[in-house]
Amino acid sequence: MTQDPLLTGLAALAADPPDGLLDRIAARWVSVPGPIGELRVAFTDQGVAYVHAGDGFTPAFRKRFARPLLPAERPPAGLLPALRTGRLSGLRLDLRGTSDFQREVLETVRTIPRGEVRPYSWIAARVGRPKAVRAVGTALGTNPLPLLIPCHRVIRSDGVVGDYVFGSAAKERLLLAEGTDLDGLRELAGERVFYLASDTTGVVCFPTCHNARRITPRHRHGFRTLVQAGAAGYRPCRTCRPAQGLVG
DNA sequence: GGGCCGGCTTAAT
DNA sequence: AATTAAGCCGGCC
Repeated sequence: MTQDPLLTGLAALAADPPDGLLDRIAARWVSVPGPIGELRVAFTDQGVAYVHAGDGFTPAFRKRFARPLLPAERPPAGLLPALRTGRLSGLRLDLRGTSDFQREVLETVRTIPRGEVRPYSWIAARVGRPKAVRAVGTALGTNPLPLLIPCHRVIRSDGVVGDYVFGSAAKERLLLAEGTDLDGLRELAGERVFYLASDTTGVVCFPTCHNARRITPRHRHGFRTLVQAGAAGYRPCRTCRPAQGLVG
């Protein structure tokens, strides 16, 4: 029997796969409770990669990620609190497999505070493609991490909540649960008001911006467009940044 | 005010 | 590899 160093080396490799190698190529999954029912969540050594509700989790994951999938003992640290509170606090997200455009869109969406909403057109402007409004919708339609990346906080500029991976009814429920004033928003939309301004601060906001919510009714002025608000002497809020392509 | 195009990214062919 | 059609939208008739 020979002692070819190459063969013994190979045998060692076969017998002793380096620790963590499996984790690098395979994804793990868990089933966890979420705000709209049971969720399947897949994660890698890089972070959470996929959130799925309803049937067809495994085929959907395989089609999308083409990677082995194994059950995990426990959810990654921070996942449950993130789903409960909406705060990721250190939870790693694995966004490999998304395009540059989609990643920019998703990163922008992450900045929308709980209880607030922004239009699709605002996202488009923020990522530097003001005309790619519909493409933003497409990008959100394939958001691999719904709930964790709050694409339910992106609504249509006419005030309608719009579509959602888990259905617009779920979108509405999520927003209400977060304390978003959808009724107020609809009422304003009915009057063609999409921006609120304060004549004490001289600032215009999106209606759900926390600054807008503090405006005393007597000092509040509604506008249909930013241009009109600008003409009336208001400058865009630095917190909710309604301006984008226009005056900064 | 409900449709109809326009514009943009991506998945599929 | 090039082309096409579809998709969580907007804004103008």
